[in-house]
Amino acid sequence: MESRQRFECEVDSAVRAALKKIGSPDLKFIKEVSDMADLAVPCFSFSKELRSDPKAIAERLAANIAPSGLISSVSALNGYLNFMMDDTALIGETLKRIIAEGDAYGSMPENGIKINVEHTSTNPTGPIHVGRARNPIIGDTLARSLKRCGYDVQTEYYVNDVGKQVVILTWGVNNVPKGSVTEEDRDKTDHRLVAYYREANKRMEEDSEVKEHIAEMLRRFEDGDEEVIRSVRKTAEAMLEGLKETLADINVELDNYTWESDFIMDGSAKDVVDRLKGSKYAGQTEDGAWYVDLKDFGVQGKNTKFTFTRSDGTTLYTTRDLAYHLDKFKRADRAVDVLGEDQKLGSKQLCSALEILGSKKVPEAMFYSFVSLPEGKMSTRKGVVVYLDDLIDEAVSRAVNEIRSRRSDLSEEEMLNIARKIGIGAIRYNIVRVHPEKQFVFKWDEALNFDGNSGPYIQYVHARACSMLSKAGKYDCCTDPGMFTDEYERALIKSLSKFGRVIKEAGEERRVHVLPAYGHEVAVAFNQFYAMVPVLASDENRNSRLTLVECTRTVLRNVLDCLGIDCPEEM
RNA sequence: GGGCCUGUGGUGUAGCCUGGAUAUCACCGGGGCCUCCGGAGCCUCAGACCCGAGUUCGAAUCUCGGCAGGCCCGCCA
Repeated sequence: MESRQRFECEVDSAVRAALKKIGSPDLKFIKEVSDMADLAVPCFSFSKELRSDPKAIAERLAANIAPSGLISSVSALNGYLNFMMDDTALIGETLKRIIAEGDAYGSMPENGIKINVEHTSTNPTGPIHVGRARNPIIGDTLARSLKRCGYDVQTEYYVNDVGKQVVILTWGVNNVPKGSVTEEDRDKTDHRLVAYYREANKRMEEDSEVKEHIAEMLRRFEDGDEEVIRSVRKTAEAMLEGLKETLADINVELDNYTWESDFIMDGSAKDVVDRLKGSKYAGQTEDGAWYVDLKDFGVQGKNTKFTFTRSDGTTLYTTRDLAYHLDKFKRADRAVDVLGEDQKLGSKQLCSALEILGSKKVPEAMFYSFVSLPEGKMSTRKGVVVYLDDLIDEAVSRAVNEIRSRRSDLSEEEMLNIARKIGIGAIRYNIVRVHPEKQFVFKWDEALNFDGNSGPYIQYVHARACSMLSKAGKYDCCTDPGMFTDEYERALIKSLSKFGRVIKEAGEERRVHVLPAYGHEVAVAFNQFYAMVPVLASDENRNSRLTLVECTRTVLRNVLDCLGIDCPEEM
């Protein structure tokens, strides 16, 4: 058992013994962590039973507990019984583990559970804009956290290559002459192709012949015309290449790409239709469209009907999504979908329909609110949009300027290489640091913040630690708790000891925003230690302090890795 | 009309699920700190729980009612 847990047990029995001594052995109490003590027991609830003031009770209890074991002190304050922990054991234990486990520190052993994390899945009709950028960043961070929690994680992008939008795009790419649109000034397929998508939309509105042509393509698509389906898929694939480049730039790589059209081609969407038709919740409108009524499943609103075929019998997006999730559960024990908040109802309907289909498993959804601009909602069509690629460029160029102003010794190539890591670090940190369900207004100066609560702040601490260690050269590792007597050393080690709990919260509870906060906490603790405690200049404490620097570097690397942020050794 | 989410210093945010002491962190503003391991740093001061009821010894946290913003209620994807 780790010392923290042992401490809690000791406090538990000490309080019980004290309550017994004052004659009320059956009183229930709670323990809480606070700023004032390592563990505190509020005494207010004892007041009624003991007919006494909580302050007096706390003092009486404190008088009946003597420090022993891991309890280094007991005191009463404001009606609380406060316990301080002797952290000697914690210090030794933490440092030894970090040294022994290295990159794996904070990770749990493999648990054999296969978990599928679906994220991003943006429509392949244009470049990723920052309104959608939360999805890959949250999804990738979650996947990395779950890996450290011991899961066998597969990440997956569901490519929507079915429906009107991609058909319009395909029509544009195949029919709009190359010279007649101005392609965006960026050599990437997504930026090149989006011009044809815009032009196709425009022509469709202005020209009824074009509109009819696109409608015809859509009809053929839905009839299962392989030529059309293949052609659409080809365009979607080309577009996806560009999206993948952007994702790779922010350190996001997905394991699988699953195509929506596959569920039409292989007949599994049809199977879903047949099985739903047989359920007792199924019904048909006058026009012949099929639905299941979900009012018994807690779905609310004026319409509880969940339609799964058109009147002509063809399948809908949601029908294919059902087939897709049934397929997912053949491949994984659990599934997490990272979705925009507009999918909340759809996700609930999906789960209900899966239950009707007899699926024992249902995906766990994680929602995020959209990112908007100060001037309002983003819209590719209106040109009110900031592309993720532009944000990346801006972040990198600002980082280059920062580096140039303080490092004249580096080559242009070295500067650019480091700047990419800093710029991406700033972007990913800034986006993942806020609670996903909170509305997010994109502001350039916040996204490009390199100070204080930022990715580069943590990267800077890491670089500092690297610099110290390389200056130090060889040293003897020392984890003897007796050597760490300074308050800044102890505070830093305490922070390092929390990493395992943070990973668990980020993964198991899907609270990924605790990771940047934790990284920042460790970085602050290090900077304070750094400012107050000499390391290289110290004689008797040199080895122990270098060990602490090394351990901090390891933990920072692990946190940053979990956040998908690179850690350059210099910057 | 109904449902879900959000509201915390000037700004942005944590805490809310699981009620507890002096409400977190950062930016901005005021004042300090490099003969010393990297000043993208450190120290310090100032400043906030949307409104109203209720539950409770105790509410930013739970309940109800308002107000404000976002999202949803398609034979779209």
